[in-house]
Amino acid sequence: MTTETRWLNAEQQVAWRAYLLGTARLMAKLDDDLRQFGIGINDYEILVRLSEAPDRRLRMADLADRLHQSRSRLTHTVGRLEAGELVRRTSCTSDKRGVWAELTDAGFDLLEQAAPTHVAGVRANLVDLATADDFAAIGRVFDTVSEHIGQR
Amino acid sequence: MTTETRWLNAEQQVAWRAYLLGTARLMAKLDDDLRQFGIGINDYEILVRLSEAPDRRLRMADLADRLHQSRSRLTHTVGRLEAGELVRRTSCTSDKRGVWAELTDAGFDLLEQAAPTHVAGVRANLVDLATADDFAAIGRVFDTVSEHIGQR
DNA sequence: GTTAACAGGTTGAAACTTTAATCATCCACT
DNA sequence: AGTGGATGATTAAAGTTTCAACCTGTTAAC
Repeated sequence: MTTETRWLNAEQQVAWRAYLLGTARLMAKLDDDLRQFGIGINDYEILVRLSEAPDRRLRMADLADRLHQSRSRLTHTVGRLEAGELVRRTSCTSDKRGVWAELTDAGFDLLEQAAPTHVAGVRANLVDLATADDFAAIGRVFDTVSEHIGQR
Repeated sequence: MTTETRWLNAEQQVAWRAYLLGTARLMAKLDDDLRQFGIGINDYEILVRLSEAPDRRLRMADLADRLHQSRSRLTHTVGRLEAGELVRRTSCTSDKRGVWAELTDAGFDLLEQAAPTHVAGVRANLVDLATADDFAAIGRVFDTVSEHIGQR
């Protein structure tokens, strides 16, 4: 017995494509806004996570998980950020395999400079374009999505 | 006079991050589902657009615009798809600068094979996880986003 | 009819990401 | 204590995307 495919109906199809295209454009725009600070949205997210962590540092694996990135990718990216003096790596004393990625003062300063621009972009191109209810719906849905798909 | 930054409030912050993480996980999952067919979600979207077009072909620039990709990226990707015999390039007769990207029969067959899996993934990991209203909200918002950001 | 500006597309190199292999340490069990 | 299997992180190589330069053909002005 074969299972019949449940295709998307017209409205779902349209919504799905709007999401794909809108997301692509939004990310490109936010990336663009950050270019003046010499970083991309991916770098930005890394700096933010570090800035919020105790002692402004996080274990590499932990950081990778929070960003849903491969460890390898994070190693490369942090390598670049380290070359730019925005992040520093120190070896973890309690687990000798481990490495801390720590935000430098320069990294923190850059983040403070970039944050207003970035937030303004998120507002102007997403948050302020949606009603509060619609934006809440987005949060709800993608929270469920994350939850459902789970860790890699 | 300096403008005060309007930060995101707690709920907005949470929703924004849910969207970022959920989108990352969703795309990774869909990509993964397609790997068994030897293509990624980006290739899939290209094949779909071609399959829907008259004569199953589109001009390169047109296709690039619909996917919000750079022409260069599309050239490279179509080159790979062409090497895999899924797409064929023919020069456009009416505008000698132009090139048609055309879906081959093999490309169409692959698409028919992959589509049920892909659609099932979109449903299972997004559409069916949301209420109809919430999913409609996503369509609405990202449609506005696209509109607002406009062409590159 | 030349010429200048522009549009479609490609190219190659540089930048970035992925994949698979590797190394070191840690943990649990005997 | 010693071994085997995980875990944390990096590396090299391969694959993909971006960026800037380029070539060809079109359009429109003179």
